[in-house]
Amino acid sequence: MVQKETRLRGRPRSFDPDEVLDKARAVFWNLGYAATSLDDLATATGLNRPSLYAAFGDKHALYMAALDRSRTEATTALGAALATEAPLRAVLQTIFDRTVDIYRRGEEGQRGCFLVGTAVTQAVDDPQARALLAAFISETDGLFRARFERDAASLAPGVTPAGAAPMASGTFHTLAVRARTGASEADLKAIAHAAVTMICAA
Amino acid sequence: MVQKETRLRGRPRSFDPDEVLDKARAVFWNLGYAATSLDDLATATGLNRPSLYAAFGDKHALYMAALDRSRTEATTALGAALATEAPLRAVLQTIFDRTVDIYRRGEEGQRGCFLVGTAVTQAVDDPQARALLAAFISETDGLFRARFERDAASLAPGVTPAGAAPMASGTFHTLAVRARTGASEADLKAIAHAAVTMICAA
DNA sequence: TGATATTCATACCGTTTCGCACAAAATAGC
DNA sequence: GCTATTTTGTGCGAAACGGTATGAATATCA
Repeated sequence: MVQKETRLRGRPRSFDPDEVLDKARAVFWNLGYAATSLDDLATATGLNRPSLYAAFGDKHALYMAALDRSRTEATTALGAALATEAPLRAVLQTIFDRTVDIYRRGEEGQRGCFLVGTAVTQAVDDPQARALLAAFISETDGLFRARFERDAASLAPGVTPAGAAPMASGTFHTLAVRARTGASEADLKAIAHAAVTMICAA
Repeated sequence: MVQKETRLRGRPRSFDPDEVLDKARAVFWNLGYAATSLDDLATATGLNRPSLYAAFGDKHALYMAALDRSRTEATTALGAALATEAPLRAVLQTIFDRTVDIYRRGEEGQRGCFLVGTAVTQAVDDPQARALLAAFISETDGLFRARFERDAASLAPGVTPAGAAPMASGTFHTLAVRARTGASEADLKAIAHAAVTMICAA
């Protein structure tokens, strides 16, 4: 275990918290929070419970850390993609096509989007998950809206940036729901194409 | 307990399975399948476990019965609404506005759509829930598509029935996700309006 | 080298979970 | 009135649950 910094005394950690968080997220991604047990997480991460608790706190904190990671990754990637200097139609088509590819991943079946796929069910009874998902949706809306405002001439007639932004985010949502439900690549790509067609001018 | 039909001998049931199913659905709707315990269900329905088992089989069967009820109710209502003889724009606006009102209901917070709100999380690991949700989405797509084909002249330029149908279903999905996450009536109604604007000709 | 601090491994805890067993209650049939 | 059948009410069992306690292992510090 190579430490890049002076470390405090004591036995060194045998794992990288970032890797462990990714592995835990993969289990939560398939099963959702409530159906994922500590045994599931211990098995997937190769860690015993006390190690998981020491690193993350408890099951809920681990789940929230995983949600937050997905949120950060998704908004960072979307921001970069929307900053691309290219025609809006092409930018959107690329974003949605890549999204389809990501949402169709999964060893146990297509798992869609971690946030929509699991935090939606949590939302009624778990205020932290609800707030994080709401923030994610709001950020997504905002990123789309800003790009649409910069490129308003590229929107279809009668379509405003304020109206188009949640529809673009909504395309993520329906792709996520459908992908997790087993929809084919062709069907999802057709929906992506339809969304671009309806948002952008011909 | 008034029986409308000749009944077999034995002690009569003290409950109406339809009412019990509704009460159970309300709990599942808030918590999702995995986080709902048999104690939760027994408390909500006022029945003991053996009675629940005798009537529905087991927890999963009860959940599936509740999902199927929501699916039937939703597709029946959508079919009727889409059969309305009125301009497409008005029909769609009414459907989405009513949907917003339904998705904003809930005593513990807005609970959105039972199918999207809970079956999506189940989908990876529960083939029955996944199949039911997939069927629901397919039926919704089909109903929209049929109406759009009958009214193709009312779609926005360049928008086809095949393209518009999943976008309309997708509007349900994003409304469901957002409602369950706490979005305001005004925001949801604005999204409904934007969807209609993008699907229908001016 | 011994003291101190941190992490890992093992075992354990109290509680909850789902589903079942069985006797009592309530009806219909003869 | 007795028998057969279905439902209810109570209790139960085995397993699973999230989390904790404790000693051993592994490092740094003095």
